[in-house]
Amino acid sequence: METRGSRKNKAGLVRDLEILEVLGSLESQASGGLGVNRVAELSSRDKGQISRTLATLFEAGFVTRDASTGKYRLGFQLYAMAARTNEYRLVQETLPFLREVVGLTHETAHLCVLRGGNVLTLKSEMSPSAFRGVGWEGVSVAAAQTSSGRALLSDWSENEIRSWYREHAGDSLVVQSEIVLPPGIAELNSETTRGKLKTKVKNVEDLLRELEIVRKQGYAVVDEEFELGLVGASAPIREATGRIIAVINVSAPKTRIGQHLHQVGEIVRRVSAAASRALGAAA
Amino acid sequence: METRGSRKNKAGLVRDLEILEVLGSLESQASGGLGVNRVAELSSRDKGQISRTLATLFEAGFVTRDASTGKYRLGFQLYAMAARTNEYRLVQETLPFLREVVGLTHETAHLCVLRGGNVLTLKSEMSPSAFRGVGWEGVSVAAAQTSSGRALLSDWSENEIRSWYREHAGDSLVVQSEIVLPPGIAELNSETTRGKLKTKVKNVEDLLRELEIVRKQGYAVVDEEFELGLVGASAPIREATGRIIAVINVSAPKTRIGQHLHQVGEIVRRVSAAASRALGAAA
DNA sequence: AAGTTAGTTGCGCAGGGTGCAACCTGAGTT
DNA sequence: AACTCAGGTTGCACCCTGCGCAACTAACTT
Repeated sequence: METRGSRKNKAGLVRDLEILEVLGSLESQASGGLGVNRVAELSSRDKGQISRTLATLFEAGFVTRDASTGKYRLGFQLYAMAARTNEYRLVQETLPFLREVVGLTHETAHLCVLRGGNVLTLKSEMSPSAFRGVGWEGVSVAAAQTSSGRALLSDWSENEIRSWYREHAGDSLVVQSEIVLPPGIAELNSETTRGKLKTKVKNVEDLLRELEIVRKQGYAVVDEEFELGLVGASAPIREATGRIIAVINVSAPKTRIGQHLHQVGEIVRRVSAAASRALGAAA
Repeated sequence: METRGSRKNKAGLVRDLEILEVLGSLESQASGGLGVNRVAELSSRDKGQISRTLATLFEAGFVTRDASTGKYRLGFQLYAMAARTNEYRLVQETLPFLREVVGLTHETAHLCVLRGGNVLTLKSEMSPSAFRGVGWEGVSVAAAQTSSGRALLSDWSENEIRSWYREHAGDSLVVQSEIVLPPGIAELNSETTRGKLKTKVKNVEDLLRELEIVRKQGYAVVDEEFELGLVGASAPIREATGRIIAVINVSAPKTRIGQHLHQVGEIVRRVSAAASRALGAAA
């Protein structure tokens, strides 16, 4: 009982999956892939084993090998399989609404879901006019500190929230370091900057109070709580049974939308409601 | 040397990856997931092992478990990792061009790449007005029988083509049965219908002849070679070095675009060229 | 030619994956 | 309530296979 997870893990498989995790890391992203030795270091395993395992993953298409450098990267098979996930379908069905938000706000909009104690961004849709920014797809961040997270939690009962918070407070108060952040974001969550954030939610009671507001106004906002200079608004998308399954979020520099944050919230709320109806939820 | 691949496969890992393959299969798609016993049958392994392995994959997020039925499906972690692949970036960068094709033709357009002997569809973008069809994302089909495949092969040398054909003719002449096909497509490739197809390319020489045409006109077309009633046109996208890395394809019922197939081809060729320039290829 | 870095391969040992069977749980059935 | 049956989990002994180590190859530097 010393760590999380059941005792009956298949240790070999866990180790092998960790390799994929490493190959998806920020370092791998930045340097265009990793060599056998580097992967061995990062996962503290023997390079011989890594060599063999990567060869197997390569044959299966889960990793690719750069023709010139010989470095390994995540492979197309992951992309092919992603198209068979529920998440992919959700993205397909809500994409028109994401685009609508982009059209109305001229800011980047995101589709996010809750996975454990974190918010996973499934899809970022940018304004065509915008400077080609970095997408947040696949990135997880602490749920309680973001508008997306609060909107996702907003229909849970108090008991559910409390037990969720108890279970995930530890890992959700820091940005998951094993998950890749786009360049330029990682350092924003370093020790030095984190102190300056206007963290509003420091415990369950704070969270419950915030959620009450979210429930009332139909959307959630954050103002430099998660990242300096960044504000955002999110509203929930519900499926046929009425449960919240995702949120649409707009995040932008405070200088750009700080003034009309609640107007943006209103837009997001309206479009999310339309998306919910498209998914079969009652109006 | 009797089969492909090195002798030093990590057998355990291969077996475990096969489980993911099974969970992505058509049957799994259709029935909303598979139970432990069914997976065990399909992969001819012991159900106890499957139970343990799925539990591990579940903890890692590679599979999800349906709350009500208890069935397993592919999980969000695959989606998150897919966002870190080169394929994902390619889709992001070429998406505007795909949409342009959709706007000009009012037909569904696809972005496809060559993987082994097959054409893998990375992204399908449908006309907003179109009846919500099934996407082809993640689906692989035999390369030589499709316009996409021929366009992808069109800049290879004769020797490259010959050795490619030798290596992949076996698996590329039939639709890969282990890969999921959208409902309604699978039976189109059954024994009975396959005989009726106007298969043009039966050997390397046929292929080389076709490729010569493709190279000249700048796009490839097929007319009921791959599926009855279906015609299509494809044109290559080149990266900075000039190599073909993907194609844009339009496929539609013969009754709808059969007459203007070459006009469509011309559109696809023009937009693909623009996409190539956006990726840094010389004009 | 010697040195350095990166990746692959051979080998003996034991950790961990395997098959089997028992067990658990819930949904029907009588 | 006892019985059955299907689907899933767990305990256990055996022995496969993944492990660490080290030797080897290959390309590049000095």
